[in-house]
Amino acid sequence: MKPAEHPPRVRMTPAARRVLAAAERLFYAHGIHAVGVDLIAAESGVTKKTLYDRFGSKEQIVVEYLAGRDERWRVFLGGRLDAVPEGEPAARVLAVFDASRAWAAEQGSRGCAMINAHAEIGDPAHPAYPVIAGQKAWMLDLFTTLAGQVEAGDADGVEGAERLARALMLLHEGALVAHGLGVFPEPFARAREEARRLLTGG
Amino acid sequence: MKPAEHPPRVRMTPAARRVLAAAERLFYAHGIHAVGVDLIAAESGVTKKTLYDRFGSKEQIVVEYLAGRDERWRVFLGGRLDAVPEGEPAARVLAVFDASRAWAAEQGSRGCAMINAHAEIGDPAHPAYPVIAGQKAWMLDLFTTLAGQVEAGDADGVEGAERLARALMLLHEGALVAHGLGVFPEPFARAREEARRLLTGG
DNA sequence: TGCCCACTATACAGATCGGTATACTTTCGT
DNA sequence: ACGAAAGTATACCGATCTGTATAGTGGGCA
Repeated sequence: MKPAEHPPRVRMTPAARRVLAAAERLFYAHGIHAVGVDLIAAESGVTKKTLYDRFGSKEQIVVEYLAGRDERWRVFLGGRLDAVPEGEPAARVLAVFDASRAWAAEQGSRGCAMINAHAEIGDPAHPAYPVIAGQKAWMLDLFTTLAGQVEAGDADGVEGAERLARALMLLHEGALVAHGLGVFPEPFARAREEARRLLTGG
Repeated sequence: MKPAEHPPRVRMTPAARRVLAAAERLFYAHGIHAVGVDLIAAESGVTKKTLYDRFGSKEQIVVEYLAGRDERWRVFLGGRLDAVPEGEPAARVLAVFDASRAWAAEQGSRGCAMINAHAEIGDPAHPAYPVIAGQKAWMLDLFTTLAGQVEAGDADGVEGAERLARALMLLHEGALVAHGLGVFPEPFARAREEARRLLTGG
């Protein structure tokens, strides 16, 4: 469960930081294809020359956008998990849903950036694809680890833990899209409650 | 629970049908922003003049694409539900998940077109937005109706039915994205199993 | 016959796309 | 004092974007 670092493909000069900050805001708000490099350059107060000197291509900006968001989320979630005692894995599972609710509340209502990016990109050969798939795999791994601790010593063993982990994953992803689409209010609270039932009932 | 018709904004001539068929295939495979009208015209063997004579704008093609897909899904699901006796609401709930699995299997692995479109569009003022939100609201209504029949006569009553419906919705949406992202195999089967537990255990 | 309709063919408009080129300035470490 | 790094300003490239204009073809119908 390492912090998912990646080689520093980009020299993060002050201008590059402004470019990335503007790109993150614009990409998340309007989508990746809908935002051009000219707009990113204008919004960040940087010339296109500088932008391309730092990032080389728009694709690379997209990769940095998603990788940065991924890492911020892992740090955010890690902090929330560390606040729960290690001996209470069930409480840590619930803390994941609480963290998602808090994260979503401060990020706005455009949903999960990875899901959105995946919808736009599609092509598995795109350099941003591993970042997207990586975060989801990491989340499933996290649920699997926690579920293994919850079910430790139970009769059903590993199969039960994997089943529980996937059920938690479904609830969590479902809450992400329900939040983005505004299907019903407080989806993370609902998902958390269903997760609690899974944990106590099984 | 009506079939969600909409006024015929477009005269569906043979050429228009070919345009829409090509647009559906291209939009779903590559995303909406990534596909231009020139490509749609070329792939459908129709001139841009004819395309604009029929649809007026790309936006309208997008609306027809999503509305058509929405209706096909409702018809498909309706057929599956009709195959289950009305007196067995729990079995009908499970039939929804079975239908989604079958639908996804024949549509490919690019996930839910509504979720993907929402990720690209974002702006609630877009004319396609009501179609997207409408399908999700319709699905929640469906689950709510079925949950009400399942819980009929129970002590918890309407609140319990709404809670169950939202839990089913979370599992279903979660399975949709898990399928699209390929997080783990057979997400619809997993979601169905968890739904069954919710139905029998509560 | 004459008209409407669906459609083809081609060209173009204006804007924006991702990306590059030239020339100059500022800042900073040695 | 000097050079490298990082930046600005501006102009440009070919391609593609949504959308429009002009002109013409073929069939069905009154």
